[in-house]
Amino acid sequence: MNDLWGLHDDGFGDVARPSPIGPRGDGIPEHLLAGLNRPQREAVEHRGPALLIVAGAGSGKTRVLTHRVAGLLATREAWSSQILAITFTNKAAAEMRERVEHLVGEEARGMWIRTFHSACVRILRREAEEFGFKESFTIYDSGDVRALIKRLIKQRGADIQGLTPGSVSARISKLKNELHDVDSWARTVSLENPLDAAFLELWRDYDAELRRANAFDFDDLISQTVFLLRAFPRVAAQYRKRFRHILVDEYQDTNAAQYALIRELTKPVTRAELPELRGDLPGASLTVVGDSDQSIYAFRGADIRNITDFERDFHDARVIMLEQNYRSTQNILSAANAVIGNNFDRRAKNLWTDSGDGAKIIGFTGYSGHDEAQFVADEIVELTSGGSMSYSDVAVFYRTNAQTRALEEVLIRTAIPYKVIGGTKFYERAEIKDAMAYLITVANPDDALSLRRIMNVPKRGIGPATEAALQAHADEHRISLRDAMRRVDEIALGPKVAAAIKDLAALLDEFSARPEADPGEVLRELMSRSGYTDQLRRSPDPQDAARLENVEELVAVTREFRRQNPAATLLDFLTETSLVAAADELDDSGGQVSLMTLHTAKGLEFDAVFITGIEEELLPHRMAAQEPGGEAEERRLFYVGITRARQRLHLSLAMTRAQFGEVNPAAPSRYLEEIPAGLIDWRTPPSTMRAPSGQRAVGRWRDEPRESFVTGYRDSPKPLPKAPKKEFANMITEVRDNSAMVLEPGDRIRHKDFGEGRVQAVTGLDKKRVAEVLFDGAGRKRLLIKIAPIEKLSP
DNA sequence: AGTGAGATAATTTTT
DNA sequence: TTATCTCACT
Repeated sequence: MNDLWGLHDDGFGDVARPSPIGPRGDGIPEHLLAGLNRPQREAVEHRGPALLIVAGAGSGKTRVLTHRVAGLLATREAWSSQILAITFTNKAAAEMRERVEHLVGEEARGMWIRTFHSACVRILRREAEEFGFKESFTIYDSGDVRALIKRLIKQRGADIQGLTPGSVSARISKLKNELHDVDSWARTVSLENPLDAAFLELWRDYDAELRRANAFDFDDLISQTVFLLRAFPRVAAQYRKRFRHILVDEYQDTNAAQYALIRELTKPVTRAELPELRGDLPGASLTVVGDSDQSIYAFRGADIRNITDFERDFHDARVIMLEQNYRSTQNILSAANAVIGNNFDRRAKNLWTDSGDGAKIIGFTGYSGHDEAQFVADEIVELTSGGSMSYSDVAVFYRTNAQTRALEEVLIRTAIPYKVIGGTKFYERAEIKDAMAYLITVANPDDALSLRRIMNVPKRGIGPATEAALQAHADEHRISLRDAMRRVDEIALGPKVAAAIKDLAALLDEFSARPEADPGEVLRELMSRSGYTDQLRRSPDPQDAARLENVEELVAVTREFRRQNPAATLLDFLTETSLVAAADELDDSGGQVSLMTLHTAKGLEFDAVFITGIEEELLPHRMAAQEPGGEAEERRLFYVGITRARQRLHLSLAMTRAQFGEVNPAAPSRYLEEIPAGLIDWRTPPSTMRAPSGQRAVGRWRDEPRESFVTGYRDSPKPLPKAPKKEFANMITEVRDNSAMVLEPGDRIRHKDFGEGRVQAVTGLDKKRVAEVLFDGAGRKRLLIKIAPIEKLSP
């Protein structure tokens, strides 16, 4: 049913069936058209080679897309196996499949609804042998890539030239997204430049390492698929013949490689390529949905021209605009329109709704990020206390992951359940990477990176020197590192080390020989027989107990995977886990507030939205503001955030922002001024705020000339009070445990920040006891008694 | 080979 | 602030 794991049949078989009759959109059953507005209906009904649906935020594009697909199936214009729908996240794919199934039932089986990356993995696995890879290839995530490049840089001593893992991997990624390969790029660049020359060497090494490890990086998945289709016309023809309808969501975020992939797949098929055809076949019908105002992935190579030039690129293209918004109130839309209107160079578009103005946008300026977080928490309590809104209807957005700290602190203290979407992901934890590395090594014995990771984890006495000896042996005999381990007798090593190596190799080989085994069982056995779990269990470090739990959690995840996909292999599991996106983690059922970056927020919607940290240097981010087009992209990011809100929108900022321990002044974002003043109800507007020292807040507001203000600030750099207070606060948080404190309604207490107040009510049990306190100065707050910085005053 | 103290570098967004 | 790296010591 729910195909999150996407393991549907490959069904190349039914391509041979006679093609259904089409193309005729007018036979679409009425229930698929009912309730659609005019342009939406047109978008569902239109038939032709190319269709661009310009879908403003909240304009019902998912609905249009699903109904369009359902229409194709219901009228028998297409078999499900002839449809390829591409989304950006697995969650979006699963949702789309579910909705189409809901509309047409069983008919939906066999459709390819997947992300670019997972569709490409599918193709690459099937055709791997064709061009010199093994079907068992594994996928390197950005952490793996970094680690690998770091080693290569060190090996070559290239670090002295200022090449860092970050810069090299970013550059390789960018070039791959532009469909360059090492050789083609080498021809275009002058090697006079020593930096380019060094980079080229590294890239060559890197690709060689990947190939040797039978692995692809994220960017390879797309570009290699394109190369494959170009190099093997017969293979390409099979896919072109199969997919008669291709639909692409979030088209504005496609990069050059993804564009090329679409192009390849939509080319006509001739009998010359595929003799069994009765006649030539026109290219697949292409439908793309997108909104150039929501293009926020330029840093990842997304090219806005893909959507702006669509009509020129694809012949006979039809363009349909969806502008009526069904999500947000008019106030929210007006703010969004005003902000995005400052981006020149865009097709004019105006979102509107007929559902009324709604509440005003609420603005807040805090003294610090902490203060701002407190505002967020207070508002969430307010919104959810009436019972009209639940925690899962609320989301908090921020530009950088680092901003979560203050928010989490306050939310915990206020006992508001929350979930951070993305950020430090489960799969990025060291112990999870270790466990995954064991699995990868089993599935893909050539993967030296994973093997190196686990070689001495847990400690087996295989140190760097031994590893180097193994590697040297492997290089000398042109065998893999794994083979070198098997042939450890050929190397002069101590008997203890040699035995450890042999044991490990034997353990891994045992499971490599059973690729069809239950992944959950494999993992459990690997963890216990390798000594990994024992090592954690015996450790006195309390953190290791948590790590052990995480490993057990992974085993449970693996088991669940197998339960849902009984035929799934270890390789299937690894593929799926390497392609999970942040948004996939969202669990609608949980009663939790969602915290996420503005990037992750795209495609989602919530009743109430908080956008935090709307400050210069943060939004626009200082790094992005430098890049060409960066300022406009950051504005789009803000726009995306605003348009996620259905009912309530909160915009907040702080006058000081702490980053790596240091407190810095912050100025209101330039984008804030772009929202008409009448739309925002400022609790505390930026202009009236004073710095804690009594000095005027940093930055400018409205009429104030920016230049003079900034200069003015520089002239009197006044350090903010911090040092002693901070130390104190830290000590307190570590030692504090108020669980013994008994509070009852009517008690007087004193809070570190809020001053004195009277307890109104106490709810919850044990560690989760929450006191509702009416403070004399700070109003009503909810506090988690166990950890709140409070003391009870004698009555 | 393994450990730990102390230095030091890094933080934009992500499939 | 945190994660990672280096180097000296066991």
